[in-house]
Amino acid sequence: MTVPRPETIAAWTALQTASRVLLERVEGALKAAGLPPLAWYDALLEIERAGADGIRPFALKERLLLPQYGMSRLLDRIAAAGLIEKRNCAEDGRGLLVRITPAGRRARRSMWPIYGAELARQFETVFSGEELECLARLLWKAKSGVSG
Amino acid sequence: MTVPRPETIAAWTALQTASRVLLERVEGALKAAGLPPLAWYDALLEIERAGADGIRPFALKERLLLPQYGMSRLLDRIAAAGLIEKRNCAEDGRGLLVRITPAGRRARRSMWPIYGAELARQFETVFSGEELECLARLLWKAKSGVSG
DNA sequence: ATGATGTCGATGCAATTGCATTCACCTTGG
DNA sequence: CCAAGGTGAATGCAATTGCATCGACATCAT
Repeated sequence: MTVPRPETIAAWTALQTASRVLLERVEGALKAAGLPPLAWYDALLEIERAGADGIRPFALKERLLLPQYGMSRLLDRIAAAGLIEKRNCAEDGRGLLVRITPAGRRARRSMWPIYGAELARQFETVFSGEELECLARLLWKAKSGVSG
Repeated sequence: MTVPRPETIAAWTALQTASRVLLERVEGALKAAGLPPLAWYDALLEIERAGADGIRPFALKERLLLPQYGMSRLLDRIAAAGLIEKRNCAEDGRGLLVRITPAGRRARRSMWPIYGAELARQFETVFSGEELECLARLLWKAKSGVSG
């Protein structure tokens, strides 16, 4: 069992710090605009992409990296706000199909200008296109990493 | 404000995903070993570094990027476990000084082999030293970014 | 068919987090 | 000194998260 090198610690610390700081800025921008949290955006986007057929919660939870109960409750809240609807699944009696509603579409669209602008602000005033690609490539590798 | 370029979205997505996946692996390793969560390690490390004088919660919260109430409660829990002790601050009647206890030192030390090994595993089997440095440099810049 | 096993989703309960407020004390300007 | 305003820390209460479990249905092997 070896101990990490200093560069590893630096990369890990920078990763956690940057991720949290930027996330906070993005969430802050949404909240300041009176909009729902980021998780709602991600969920709405995936659900919207799934189209009229809807999507199953178990599929959604894998894309959004949420635990099963987390997904279940997130969908509860979004549905309670009228942004999605849950329907019984014909092919599998255990399951649901989740679809976006018109209000859900509007909500997602109203979030994007704020969200997107904040992303552009955080990344594009700081990095060149090459740097962005390099960053994305390295981070992707980190995620896929050992087990990938 | 404009909408972000595709590279920006890729970098942002990769950042959030990588950060969460790796964090989960590290927390998982600690939990699997029956050890306290990562936040305890970070806090214990800073408190231990502060030495016999102790450190003030308001200073700690800035290093660990926690909100004031989050820090207050984290310290409550760590103190309840006997790993730190809180003392009144002589120079400022409002404040505390937090010091590590022998048990706290032992706890931190017992976490490091697991934590460090997991870091080494996640980063050093995937990246070269140069990649690690590049990653750290870019991430640091991202954090400092717009406002820094 | 049927019983064993596996998967999907919900939920009770405990722990944690977020928000707003409070209390105590410090600092500063008269 | 005193009032006004600022800062350090705690906390009541609501919302969210984590954990374990459950109920319903599907699947698979016999």
